[in-house]
Amino acid sequence: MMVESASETIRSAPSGQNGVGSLSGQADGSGSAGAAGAAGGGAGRDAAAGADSNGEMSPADLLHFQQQQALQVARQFLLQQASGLSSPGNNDSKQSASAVQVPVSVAMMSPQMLTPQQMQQILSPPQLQALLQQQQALMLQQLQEYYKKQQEQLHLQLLTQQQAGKQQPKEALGNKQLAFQQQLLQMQQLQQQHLLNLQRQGLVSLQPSQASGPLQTLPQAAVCPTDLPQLWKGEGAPGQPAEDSVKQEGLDLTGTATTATSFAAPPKVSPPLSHHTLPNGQPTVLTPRRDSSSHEETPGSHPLYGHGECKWPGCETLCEDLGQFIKHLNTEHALDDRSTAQCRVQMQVVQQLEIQLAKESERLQAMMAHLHMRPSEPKPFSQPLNPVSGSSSFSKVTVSAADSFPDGLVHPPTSAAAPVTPLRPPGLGSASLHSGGPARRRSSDKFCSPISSELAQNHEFYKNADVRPPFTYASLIRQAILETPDRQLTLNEIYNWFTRMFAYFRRNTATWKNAVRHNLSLHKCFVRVENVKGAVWTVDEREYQKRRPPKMTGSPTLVKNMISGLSYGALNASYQAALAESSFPLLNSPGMLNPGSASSLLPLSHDDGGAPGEPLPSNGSSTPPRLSPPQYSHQVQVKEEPAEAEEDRRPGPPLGPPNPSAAGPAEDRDLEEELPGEELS
DNA sequence: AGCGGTATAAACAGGC
DNA sequence: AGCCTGTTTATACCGC
Repeated sequence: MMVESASETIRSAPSGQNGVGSLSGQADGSGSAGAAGAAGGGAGRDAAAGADSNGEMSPADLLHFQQQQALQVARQFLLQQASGLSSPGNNDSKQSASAVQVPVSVAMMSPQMLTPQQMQQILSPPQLQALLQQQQALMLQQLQEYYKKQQEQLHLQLLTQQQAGKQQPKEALGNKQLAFQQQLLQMQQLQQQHLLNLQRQGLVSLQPSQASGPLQTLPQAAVCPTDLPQLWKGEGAPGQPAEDSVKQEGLDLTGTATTATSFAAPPKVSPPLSHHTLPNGQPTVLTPRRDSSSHEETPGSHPLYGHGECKWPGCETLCEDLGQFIKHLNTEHALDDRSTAQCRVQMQVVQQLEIQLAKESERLQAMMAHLHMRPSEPKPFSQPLNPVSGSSSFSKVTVSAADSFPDGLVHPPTSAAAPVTPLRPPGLGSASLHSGGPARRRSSDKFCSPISSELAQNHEFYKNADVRPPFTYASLIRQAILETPDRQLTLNEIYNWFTRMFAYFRRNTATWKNAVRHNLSLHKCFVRVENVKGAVWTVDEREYQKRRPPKMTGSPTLVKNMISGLSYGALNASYQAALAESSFPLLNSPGMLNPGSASSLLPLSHDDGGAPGEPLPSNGSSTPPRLSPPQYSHQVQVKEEPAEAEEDRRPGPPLGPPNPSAAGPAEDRDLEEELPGEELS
């Protein structure tokens, strides 16, 4: 039963969301229940969900789902790394490396248990970033290693095959091998297609160049990383079908070969010796160049064999020695449907990781680039228009320059932390975030992250990922308005900003638009100004600031904990500094970071504050002058009719062109202009 | 438990 | 009439 609400909402909104939601929800588990339950009022929502379920997933949903999957996998992966990996025996190369890299803090958090959201809340941005970064590095590393191993295995197979060939009827082998190869080929193709699709849809924005980077190295990872299997225990890695399957033809792995660049090289490999014979380092045989140090040491030496047991996904059979293991491999994991299926799954896992990796890498690059030369972003307000002067007449309400500053784009000096920035993608949490449908808590808003910096950093992410941004509507609206040169936007422009900036808002339009309107009307901080062209919305910073303090003050401790909680030394420091600079609101709270900064911040608030008197118009903002305001005053003038006044001030241009994003300084435009309006909804 | 902030849904009104 | 824009009201969650 769709509820009445459904009428409008459903058609647009729910569909996507739910589809995804349900999926992701499962992943998280926790969230789903909440969402569903929440429905109390949200009958509509539920209904929507139902509606959705019936249908198939839209491409977008599918993508989303895949994304979620990838994230999920990544999370598990991380967990695995953090926690147990260290099992002695098998630490393949990667292990050593990876294990070491994973910070204790990470290990302690057991990612798996946390929903992305929780992770975000628990970890400070910097930490999150660091974590993600590490994760990324690990993934990359592991993938590379797996890749190598795979190659080795293939070689091994070839060798064994050669031998086997003598013993077994070639035909049989040939067939099997062919089948296997085809399978691999298909997988690879699939993988590539998938990637392409993602790219096309903008989900994965890898540029060829970038994509090539990571992907190339671990290209189509045709095969199974030993560890991965563990991730999703059930599945399997192709782990090379035992030697028996090994066939000579293997060479034509062409298909695979494509991926495995190095393949060619191997041939030279030692003769027919069966590797197995080699106790450990057999891979060594192949170990080509990059094997690098890493795994060589591993004694046992079969990617699928680690401390005495078979590492084939879902199989933990104990094998005393390599020989036994190999037998086991041949018998239990021969080339059959099951193994193939497992292999396929493994492929998927790898694929997802690759995609994610590519994506994260891209983001990282962008972020690094950005940090190194920040100039680009700040454009919009960074340079405050009119400093003090402005006070007087902006009928339109302009947010004082200062204000802009605050949330505006200032990017935290974090730059220091530059390297770190990369990921923090709220993304991780994505699944849970929107999964449940309307995510309820926009934590970050409360915590601290200055929306602007947060946005700047994860811009790409929000743009492409169907993840609900962790900000309140009010903060988003404000951001949208502040990003505009004139600090004013029409309702429609606000809508456009939302859709342009967040993939999440490309769906459920009826719902969030209603919310936007609701927020505009509800919050005193948003002032409507009549304009020639119609009406525009502006932000009354003073009002806006007014409402925030409580939060922070309320739980300064919380914030503090958050920050200090995990000792991430440097990171914290940088982050704090960043906070100090960028987020005033937060800082305002007394004890927080450093008073100094806070004070500096204050100004902002008052910009409006300036109006001690409270000219604040309209709404009864009988707002008492909250922050002692410095002297600047200027502020908003009014809400209703001020129209005229403003007009003069701002010549038509700004608004004029419906150009939503404000024509002028296209600051973020560069980011992505693509989506103009919201056709998507 | 109460309160404040926020989200969502929806009714309603005015304008185009 | 239909859509957009605004305003309001109601309800539910969440965190303090």
